[in-house]
Amino acid sequence: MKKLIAQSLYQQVMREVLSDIETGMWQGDEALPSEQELAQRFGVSQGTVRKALDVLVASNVLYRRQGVGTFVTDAGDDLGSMRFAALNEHAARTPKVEVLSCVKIHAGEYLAEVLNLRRSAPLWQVRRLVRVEGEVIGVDESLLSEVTFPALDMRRLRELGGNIRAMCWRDYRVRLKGSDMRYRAVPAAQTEARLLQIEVNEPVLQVIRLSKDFEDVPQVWSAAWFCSEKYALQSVEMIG
Amino acid sequence: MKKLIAQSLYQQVMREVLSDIETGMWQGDEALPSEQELAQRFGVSQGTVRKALDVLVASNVLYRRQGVGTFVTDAGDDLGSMRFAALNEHAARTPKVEVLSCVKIHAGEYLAEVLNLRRSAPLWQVRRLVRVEGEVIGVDESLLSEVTFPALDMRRLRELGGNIRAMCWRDYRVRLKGSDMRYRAVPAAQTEARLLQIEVNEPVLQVIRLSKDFEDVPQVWSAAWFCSEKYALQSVEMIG
DNA sequence: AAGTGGTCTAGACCACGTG
DNA sequence: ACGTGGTCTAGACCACTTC
Repeated sequence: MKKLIAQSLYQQVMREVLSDIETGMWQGDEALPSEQELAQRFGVSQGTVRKALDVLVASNVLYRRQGVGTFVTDAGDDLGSMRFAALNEHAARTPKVEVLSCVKIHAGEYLAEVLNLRRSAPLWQVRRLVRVEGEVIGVDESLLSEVTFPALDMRRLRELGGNIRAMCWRDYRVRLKGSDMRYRAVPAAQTEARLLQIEVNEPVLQVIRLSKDFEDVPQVWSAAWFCSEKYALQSVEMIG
Repeated sequence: MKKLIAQSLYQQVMREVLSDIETGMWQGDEALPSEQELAQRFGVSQGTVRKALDVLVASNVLYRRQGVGTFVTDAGDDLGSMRFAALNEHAARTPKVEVLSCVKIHAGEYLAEVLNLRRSAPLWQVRRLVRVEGEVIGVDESLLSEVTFPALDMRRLRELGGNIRAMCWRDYRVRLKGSDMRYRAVPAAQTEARLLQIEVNEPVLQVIRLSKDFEDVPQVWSAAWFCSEKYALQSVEMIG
C-alpha cells in the first residue's frame, strides 16, 4: 500500500478493513485473516496492521481472542446495554427488552430535520419496553427511515431480542456508531404513565439519542422514558 | 528494566511513570522527559515507552503535543466538564461553577459506608451552583473526608474555579479517576427548589457519582440536581 | 505442533513546533 | 536547525488456544 498525503498508513488500512467489514466480506463473528496475512495483503508490516485493528477494537467494531483470531463484533443494543443499579446497591443489572409495536408513520418537522429527510417522509416507529427483574421500568420509541430500512419486520426484530442496532447491521448492513445521549427529568405524560404504571406528572428520566452510521449519516432517533424510583440509570464518566 | 512474571514491560513502565506523577516528580503542565530519554532511563525501547504513555494518554492522565512534548493533565472538574444542550439545538454549552459553601459535618451511615469511613467521621460538605448562560440550572453537593483533605479552604477552592478534582490533585496529590454516574428523575425537595427557583416536587435530574483514586479508594461522593426544563445533560454512549 | 494474538527491539524517517 | 512526538519496518520471541 502506497502512502497518500495527509493520511498515515495505518489509517488507510483501518478504513480499508472497515469498508470490507461493511460490505460483509467477513460475516458477523467470523474470523478475519491473521494480522500477518493482512499485512502481506496490504503490503505493510504486522505492526501497522495491528495499530489499524487497535483503533477498530477500541471503537468496538472488532474484538480479539488471543491465540484464536480477530472477529467482527455483533452490534449491541442501545437499550439492552444500559445498566441499572438498585438504590444503595453496588451491582448494576442488565435489562430485558421487549418489542411492543412497529408501525409506519410520517415525519414531522422535527424528525425530518434531525434525520435529514423531507417532511412527511415515511418512518418506522418502533416501541419497546424495558424490564428489570421482571418489572417494567422504561419505555422506548425509535424512529427509522422506511427508505433505508424497507420491509422492516416486527417478527424479525423479536427474533433478535428487540435489538434494533443488530437488525440494522445484520439485515441492512448499516453499522451504527455510539451516539450522544441527552438526559432530562420530565413529568410523565399519559402514554408513559400508563405503561410504567405510575401517576401522570410523576418525574421520569427521559433519554434522547441519535445514532449515526460510520459516514456520520443520522439513521435512528430514539427517546426513552424511565421510572427511576427503584433503579438508577448508570453510565461511565470519561474524566481523567 | 527486567520483566516480571504476569506483567508486560509496558505495564511496568506505565505504573512507574504513574507513580512518579503521583509523587509530583513532574508538576502539572510541565513536560515529561522525551520518550527516548525515558526509554534509556528504564532500559527499554522507545516503542515500549510509547505504548505505556498511550495508556496514560487514553485515560487522560497525560496529553501530548506533537513537536513539543508530553505533559501531565490538570484534573478536570466533574461538574465543569459536563455539557448542556438547549432543547432542539445541536451545540452543547459549558457550564460555570460557583462555590456556595463549605462546612464540616459528620458522616451518616450511608456516607460512612460508601467512603469507607467509620460512622460520624468528619467530612467536608461542599455546595456548588451550576450556571448556563448566567441562569442557575443545577446545584451540587460533594463530600470528602476531613482526614484525607485537612484544612480544606473555600477561598482556595474558589481560586480554582470551584474545581474540586483540581484541588484534590494540586493541594493533596490525590489524583481522581473518572467515576460511574447514576441518573435519576426525582421530585425537587425544598432546598433544590429554592436554589433552582422552581416549584417543590417539579422533576429534577439527579446525578450521583463516586470518585475513586487510582488505587480504587473512594474519595469524593457527589450528588447534583439539575433543572432540565431548558437544557438537557449531554454525554457520550460507548457502544460500537 | 501449529497458528493466532501480544509484546518487544533497534533503527529509521517523517511532521510539527520552537527558537 | 533542532528536538519532540508520530509512524513504520523486519524480525524475534512469548502466551494462548486448538487440534
